[in-house]
Amino acid sequence: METKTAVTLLAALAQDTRLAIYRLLVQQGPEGLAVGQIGERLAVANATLSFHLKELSHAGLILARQEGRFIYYSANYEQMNGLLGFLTENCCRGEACTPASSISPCDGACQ
Amino acid sequence: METKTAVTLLAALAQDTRLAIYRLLVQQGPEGLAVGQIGERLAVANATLSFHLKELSHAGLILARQEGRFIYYSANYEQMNGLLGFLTENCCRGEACTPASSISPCDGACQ
DNA sequence: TCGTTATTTCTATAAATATAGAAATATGGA
DNA sequence: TCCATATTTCTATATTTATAGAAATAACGA
Repeated sequence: METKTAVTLLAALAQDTRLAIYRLLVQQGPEGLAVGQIGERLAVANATLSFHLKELSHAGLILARQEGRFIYYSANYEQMNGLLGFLTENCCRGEACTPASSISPCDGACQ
Repeated sequence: METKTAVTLLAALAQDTRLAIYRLLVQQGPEGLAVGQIGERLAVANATLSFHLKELSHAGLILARQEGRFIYYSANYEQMNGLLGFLTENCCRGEACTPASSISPCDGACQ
């Protein structure tokens, strides 16, 4: 991953409303939620929500899927995992490090 | 981790210069680097560097340690791992997910 | 087609952030 | 103490970003 991409992803997540949207979608799984549902749950105005969804979507952190009149957004687990890898890349000059045990990111392939 | 904290951490990393500083320190391991060395390596002006180090430091992403006239900064691996955990929390409503294999963040305890 | 609902774009305003020159502060050595 | 070096704070300027009302667009059902 390029630095520029990573900055875009981080900036997309570094905002209250967008982080809330993203986490809601992560928890929702691959099905995602329609724009209206997101707005209701998080109490965000239409225009504001649309603005933030575009940011997240441009960054590739969420994916859009049209179903009739509704647009469903869902988390893009791949993109997040790429970011996590980038942030911890080449840790400690390649010397052996104890892996941090508590973390096991998901790839969104729910069973 | 609170949402507010996560936003602060993400915002701290969501900037070219700061991301470069942070990654440089992650790669440097627990010893870290003095401010002057960081500035040299990344070609950043004094005032600018100081500004960004403060941001990262306030967020708790890096740690400062005085040694004589020098101040060494090093990555705070714990804080990063907390953030990674927060971002993937409660993935897919607790349904079983395939863990993403490629990621194994480090805790900074180099051997 | 027309009306209804879902979502986005337009627009303006308010607020936060990055940058670096110059001055100030701290530390250690002579 | 005085000097040299390391780092931070002060200051001003330029840029980016968040917000939401209102209007526009899109999709469906009657």
